[in-house]
Amino acid sequence: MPKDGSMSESKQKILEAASELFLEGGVKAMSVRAIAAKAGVSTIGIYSHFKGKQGILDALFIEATEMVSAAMDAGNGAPTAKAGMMANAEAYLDLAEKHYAHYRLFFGESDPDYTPSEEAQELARAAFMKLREHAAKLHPADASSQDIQETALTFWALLHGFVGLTRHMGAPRAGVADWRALIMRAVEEKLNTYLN
Amino acid sequence: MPKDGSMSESKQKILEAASELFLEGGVKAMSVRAIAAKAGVSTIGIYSHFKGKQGILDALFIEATEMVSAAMDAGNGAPTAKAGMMANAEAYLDLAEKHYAHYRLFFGESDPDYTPSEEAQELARAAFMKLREHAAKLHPADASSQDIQETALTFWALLHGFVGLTRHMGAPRAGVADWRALIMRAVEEKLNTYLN
DNA sequence: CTGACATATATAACACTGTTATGTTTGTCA
DNA sequence: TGACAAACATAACAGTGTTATATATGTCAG
Repeated sequence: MPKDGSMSESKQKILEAASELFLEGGVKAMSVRAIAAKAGVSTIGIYSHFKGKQGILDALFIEATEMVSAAMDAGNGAPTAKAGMMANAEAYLDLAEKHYAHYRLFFGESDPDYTPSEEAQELARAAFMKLREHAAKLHPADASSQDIQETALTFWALLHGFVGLTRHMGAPRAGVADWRALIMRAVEEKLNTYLN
Repeated sequence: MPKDGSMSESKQKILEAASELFLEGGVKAMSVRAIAAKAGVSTIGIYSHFKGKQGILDALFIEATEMVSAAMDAGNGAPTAKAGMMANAEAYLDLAEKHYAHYRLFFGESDPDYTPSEEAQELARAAFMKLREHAAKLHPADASSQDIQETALTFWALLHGFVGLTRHMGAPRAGVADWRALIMRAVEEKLNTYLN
């Protein structure tokens, strides 16, 4: 949520309304008329303050990016590299679960017409860099940049892939008692391959 | 593509037009007016033959499902279980690359308003079952159903996660020389954990 | 204080979307 | 041939994001 001091009252109201609608109903629930009505302003405010719908989506994308970034900070200060990354995984899965609309927006799965701004993209890259720093701790000090990157990408792929599958109608519903346990097992197993 | 004998000329023209537009520009390029114009009919045909836009998306979803299913058949007849699943992975990645719009539709990433029909969902489940049969070959004959399912899900999660990352603006562009090689290494490494 | 300019705002209109309504044409069958 | 169903063309509808037009408010220099 934005701070009061850096934003006019209208702008803030608009963004709050958009965030609430998004959280409740995803991008479908967030027409400019719905946002304006909920904020108690007319639609023109969305154009003057945010340059239109894309600007609203950018603001939400940045929120999503901050959430992902915070998840990548969850492992900070952990006693071991493995414990750090396990904490990152839990935080990431929590994020996906509690803020799925934001998660989907981050992965370009929300609105076929939305392309993140350059600023937004820069923040997404910074979030990946955080993950990469954690991954580096799994490797010896002289490990190649490529190896570290590959580790970070594989970790992320595993998490992201599972998040998608938990909601896919092709994946079995009845046979998976505990998705979280399954995912954490797979992640831990993967991390163990770096410790041997 | 549908067979001539089971479909009227109009219905076929409409579906061909839709497929072409979808392939070129994804769901955004596929308004009912664009489909009708390309097919040389009026929009009403989409309602009488397909019950509307959702019916078009269902037909395309079924195409996507058939593609995924075919990818899961790629490993049939391979000399080892590992070779079979490696072939499945290559076919799956080929599918995602060559038919990305179909792939996204299959994973619910195309159109926030689209929900697959029950028939379409059933086909998606059948595709997963094929993958599961390949995964079973990695395990001893007395392996539990749960273990086999977990293996299939992890394999799929890894592939799906990587497909998503290759297109994510947060993932490094310049640092990954060869995504395919990276993914296949990660998949092979995962498969190797079942062979020890 | 006033005028020029920028920003914010309300409302209407526009162009596009998927869908429904209305009427006509064509095909099937007793 | 008439009744009915399916297919079809076109117009109208209700919703979408956006732009156009006019008005109100805020800022700043002279």
